[in-house]
Amino acid sequence: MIAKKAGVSRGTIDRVLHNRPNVNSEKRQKVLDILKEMDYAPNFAARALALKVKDIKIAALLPNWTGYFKEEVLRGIEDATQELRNYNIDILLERCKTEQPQECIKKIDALIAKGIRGIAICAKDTISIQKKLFSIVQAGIPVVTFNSDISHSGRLCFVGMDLIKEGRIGAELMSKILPAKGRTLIVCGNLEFYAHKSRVQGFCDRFQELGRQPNTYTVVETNNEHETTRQRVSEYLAGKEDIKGIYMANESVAGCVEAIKQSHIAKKIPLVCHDASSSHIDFLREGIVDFVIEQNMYRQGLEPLKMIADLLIEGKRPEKDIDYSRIHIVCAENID
Amino acid sequence: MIAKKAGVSRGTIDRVLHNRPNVNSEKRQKVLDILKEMDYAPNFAARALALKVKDIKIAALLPNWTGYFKEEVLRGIEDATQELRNYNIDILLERCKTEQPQECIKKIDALIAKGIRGIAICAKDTISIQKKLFSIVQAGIPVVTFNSDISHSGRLCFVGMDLIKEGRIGAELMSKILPAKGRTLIVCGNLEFYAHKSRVQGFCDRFQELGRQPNTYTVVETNNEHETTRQRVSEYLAGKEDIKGIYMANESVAGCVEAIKQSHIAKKIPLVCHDASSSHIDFLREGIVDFVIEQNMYRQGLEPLKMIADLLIEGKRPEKDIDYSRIHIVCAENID
DNA sequence: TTGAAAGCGCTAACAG
DNA sequence: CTGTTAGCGCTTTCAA
Repeated sequence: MIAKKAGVSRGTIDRVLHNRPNVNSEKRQKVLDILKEMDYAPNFAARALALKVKDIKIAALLPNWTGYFKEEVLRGIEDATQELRNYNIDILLERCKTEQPQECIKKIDALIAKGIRGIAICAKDTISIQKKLFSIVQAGIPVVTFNSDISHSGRLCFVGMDLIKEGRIGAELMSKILPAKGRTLIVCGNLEFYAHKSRVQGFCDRFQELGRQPNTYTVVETNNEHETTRQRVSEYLAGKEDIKGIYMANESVAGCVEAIKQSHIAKKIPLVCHDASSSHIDFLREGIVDFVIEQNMYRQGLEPLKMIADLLIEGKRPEKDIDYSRIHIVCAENID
Repeated sequence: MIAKKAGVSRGTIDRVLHNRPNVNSEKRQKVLDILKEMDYAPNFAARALALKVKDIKIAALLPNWTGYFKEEVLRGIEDATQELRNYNIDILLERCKTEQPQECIKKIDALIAKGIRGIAICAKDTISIQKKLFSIVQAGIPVVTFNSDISHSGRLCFVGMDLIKEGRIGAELMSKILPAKGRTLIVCGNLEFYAHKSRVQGFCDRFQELGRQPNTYTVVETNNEHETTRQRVSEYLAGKEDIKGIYMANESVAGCVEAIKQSHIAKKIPLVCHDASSSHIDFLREGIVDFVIEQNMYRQGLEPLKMIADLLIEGKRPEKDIDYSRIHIVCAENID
């Protein structure tokens, strides 16, 4: 704080730095000049230390996920918890057991009752949940959604992936590894799922840009069920449509792989899927899946909590109200 | 520091935390127990603040790079500089103008004379440079190499990429987009270059694992020269070998692209290359390059300096003596 | 072998 | 509107 030698006190410097009111505008300008001159840079460690607050609680509310999604998001939340401990911020983690909006709303109410000052949430985009979130935002509690957005909720930010882009990448990869003439099977869980619909749409968009006619691919819905997927894919592989490649927009990759193995087709079938779960990675190693398009679930656990903390501690809002993370392409040789 | 309530003073706690001597072993155990019980976690901000040192200088020494490599590494160094300012650490940046080891050695001497306490360096792996580095390491100045390692230098760590793996990824991608029967051209600058040799080796290894016979590919050296590359590639494309795909292990991708455009071949030629420079990215967008395998040059500027700082400030050595970064695959749809 | 105290740069609360 | 002051948690130094 040598800058203070410039005539004014430490406190005034601080007010200028933070654009706070109650500073004579001449002095403000003078301080700004001097700061620039000695190109002042704040010490983040010192700031963090001084900003320590008293026992703030932030909530993280998850759907009834299992497996890969759950693990990765929890890892992110855990790291956020560790990092925010330094600020005396506690993370309250809650997970829904069902898919019912009512359960979710109850959990939100319970968290509010515990005095949380912000919430990171992934839940269904239903009207009841929208309204609940909107009301707590009105009450001054910031909300950040992740993985799938919730409309009309007044949330501060959405942290997730660009589903359309994910689908486009799928088409780009598929088109490269597919013969010029060949039929592609596009498997999704349910086109009423926003996520699956978007991926399929992105896929088809890019596929057509790349010169693949709409009559060269077929979309099939399998409800995210292993057995349904196995059956439908088997039918297509045995059928007359001569499937040359399969794009899996959903999670039932294992069902699809089973169908392929049972079909005893001599030629390897190009197969592109999403999400780097350990079973998908195994399929890569095995050589049956060509590419996995990876969304960073870890980040989706970490960032929302950090955003809320930033807002609470420093009043800093995220730059954009949608935060897409970089999408990675994984093949058998760049697993890690 | 509530832990101190446990009978002993703050100082003793600190000695225990850092495994320092001069602590009664009963007390040490007691403190350890209490720490565990209240699962103590250190506050990094506070530690950083207290550890501020007085005007340490660290050097970063670069080869005579231009363009993409230079820019990205400089960006990393710049960020390290900002981050380390908080610790009163200054980064002295030097760049060689020639490729002569003598120039490099002179620069090292000059930096030593300026009182640097560590050095991050990318230079040729010559005996003269090895010896020079070894002598300064002996003198207690830590050395971290990046991008290309320097053997027998006694360096603390090497930060770079796994060249063999990069080549293997190239083969994996190429094999997927190549027809079953087809000849591949492998272009490198010079097989005496460690980097190019390793990539080519990794490529060939994986290519053979994937069932591509050695007589289905041809390796050609073009000295990293645009015009030589253009000519040689043109010859091969016009020749009788019927080239179906090209793997560029070196930087002369523009020369190769020119040759392809001039060849007026109707069918798109599968093309895989390295390093996400802006011109390579343009080729992706244009659709002439299929995949770019990206090494994170930014990280190679950032990490070495942070490692040296960690050692100097906290005595913390890197966990491994080689630090490979994750390798990304870039196609036209996941540029960013 | 231990305890006590100063200070790292910054913020917030209070006093003028 | 401005200056002063008391810490934030930790390390280090000096004294006991």
